[in-house]
Amino acid sequence: MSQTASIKDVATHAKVAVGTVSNVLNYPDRVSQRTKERVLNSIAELGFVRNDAARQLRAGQSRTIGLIVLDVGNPFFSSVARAAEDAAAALGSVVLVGDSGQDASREAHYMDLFQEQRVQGLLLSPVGDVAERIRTLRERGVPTVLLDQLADEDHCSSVSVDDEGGGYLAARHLLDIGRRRLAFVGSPTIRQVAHRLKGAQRAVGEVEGADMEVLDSAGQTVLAGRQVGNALVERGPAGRPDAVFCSNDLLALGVMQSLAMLRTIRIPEDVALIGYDDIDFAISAVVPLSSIRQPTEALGRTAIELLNEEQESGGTKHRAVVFTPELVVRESTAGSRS
Amino acid sequence: MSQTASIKDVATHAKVAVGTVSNVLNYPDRVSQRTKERVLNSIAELGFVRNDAARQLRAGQSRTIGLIVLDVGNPFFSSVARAAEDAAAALGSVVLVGDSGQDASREAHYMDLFQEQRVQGLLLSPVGDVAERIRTLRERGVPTVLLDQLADEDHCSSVSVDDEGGGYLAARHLLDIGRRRLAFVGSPTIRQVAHRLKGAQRAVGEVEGADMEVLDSAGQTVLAGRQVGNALVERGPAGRPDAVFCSNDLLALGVMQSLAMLRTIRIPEDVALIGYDDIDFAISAVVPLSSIRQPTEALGRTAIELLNEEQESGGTKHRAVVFTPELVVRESTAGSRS
DNA sequence: CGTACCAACTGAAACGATTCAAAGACATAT
DNA sequence: ATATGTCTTTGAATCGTTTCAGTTGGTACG
Repeated sequence: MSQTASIKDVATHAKVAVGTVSNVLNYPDRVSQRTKERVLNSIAELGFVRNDAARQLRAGQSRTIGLIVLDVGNPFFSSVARAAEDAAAALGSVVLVGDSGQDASREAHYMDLFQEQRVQGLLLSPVGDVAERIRTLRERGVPTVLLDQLADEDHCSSVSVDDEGGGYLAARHLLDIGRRRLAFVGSPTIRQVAHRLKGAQRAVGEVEGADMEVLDSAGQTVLAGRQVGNALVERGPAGRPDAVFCSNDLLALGVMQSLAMLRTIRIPEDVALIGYDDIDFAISAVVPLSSIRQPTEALGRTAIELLNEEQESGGTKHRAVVFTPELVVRESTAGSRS
Repeated sequence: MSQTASIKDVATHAKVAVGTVSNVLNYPDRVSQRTKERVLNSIAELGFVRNDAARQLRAGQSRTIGLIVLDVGNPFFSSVARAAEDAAAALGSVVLVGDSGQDASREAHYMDLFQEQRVQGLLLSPVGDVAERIRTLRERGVPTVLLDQLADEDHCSSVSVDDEGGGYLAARHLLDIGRRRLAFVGSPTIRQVAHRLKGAQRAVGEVEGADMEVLDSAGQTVLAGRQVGNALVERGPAGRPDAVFCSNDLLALGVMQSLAMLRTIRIPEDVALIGYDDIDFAISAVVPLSSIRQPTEALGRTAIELLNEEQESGGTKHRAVVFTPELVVRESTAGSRS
């Protein structure tokens, strides 16, 4: 029926030139009160809605920012995404969220997609090695900010949290409450996880007689955690660590589920457990979960800020912001045993 | 520097007409092997990337589907969103997710935005009264499928879960384990919540001597739940209900946190607690949470299917799919007291 | 009265893809 | 040699905006 009215239809209806209609929309001050009213009436009458594709084509750039995360189901990322959306909205932009699911090919797919959309910029929590890709993107006018991963400052901007420091904090805490046989659970192929592991190893190295084994998990989800937990249960009391540090809270909750299933293993008495991210659900776990808190809102907000700086500088100036994580102690690591 | 090469640049570089380049991209069979190779080489050499805005402008429609949810932070919605994304990807479309935060104006904002983008279609979990709006959208060629809310079939397609049935299931279960003083927690201004409440009231009406009070929560989050929980704690044992039905799991987890803080209230002995949605975290709660499970993947997948049907029928045929929820019993409502 | 200036408005030219009628090239049949 | 058909390629027209040089009409000033 009416399908969609174009700016030309509005112009005809209001008996003005198309340029005038465009001005009403974009530079209201350039238009006299009388004509403005006439045009606005016609717009309402015809139900005109701007065609963003046409505007974008002419403008050469969209009002869209691409965001690629490792897992939207992870509250850490959804929290960062929300903060980024809010910050972008304040600047009149929209954030498009893509989920790479820690898969390099899906990541590449979204990068292609965003490039086709000529996004204003890209926020990326990378899986694979993207340095080269980011360079070409910048050459083509798409600034990129690395999210949750430190970047070389003269190469690319980034917002991250000190993962090694966080790892150290977590392990140090487990050692402080008297544990000596630690286990680290995570997928060290993910850079953030590798850093957390490194920090934890440093803490372990500082304490005589302490050691830590590394349990590679298949993914970073509750399910993956449950699998690791089951493996631990099967080992029997003698072979089990007395403290477990999981590289994120989902894993930790999964491990906790498995351990708690066997009523004989007590948390924290037999096994202390600490996670990472401090998601909302950590506090309401079977045993409230100790964790490392990351400033998610600040991450999202700052990422947008840096993107803005990149745009304004034409992609020449880069800045790397690093936030400091914070230890949150709850029951899962309460008290000391010794 | 190179900024972005256009199809025209590629044509010049490969010494062919622009139409040929377009054909290589869209109808490879129409082009001879030799020219195809030449063109593909030029594309690679110039680093050409299709401009989606231009394509869309010409095509009149985008390959984008809009999805507006009440809260992306809620695992229920993020799970539905992910399923929808996967289903859309299989059809070569992308899903754009907007978060209304249960705010009618933000909802309207996203609807405007998506309309400007000329999305293929809209999946909407509505806050306000959108019937009129949906009608105009369809007139303009944007089919809409209601998500998580039943629609009048000769008006609009929808995918939903039988909320009243779910509410009945939950309350009936509380009554079955011997509870008589129920409380319902939620914001009945949200339609889904109102239906769950209605179902619960039906169940209560069937049992002699049972009653249920309604506690209005400010929102549907863990935080809102904690507030309600604190209020319950302050009442003292005599004034407290012996069973609480929360309209979603986030609320239930919040209530649980508050109640568990006071070590004197035992779950389920003193207060039985049941949530709704069966999110992943329900099982790992302090006291594993009973809940009503909704088939989130099926919801997301079916929503995309229905959208497709709408498109193919030109928005004339509508279908309303209703799924049946399922009771999941865990410790928070275990055993009987009487 | 002539000149300058200003605000308001006009309308054609981009933007970069897709589409499609038409032309070209070549082989086969008559 | 001509006609017919198939396969490939061409390039202008189109989509709906924004932009910008240029026109119009009116007011102010000397």
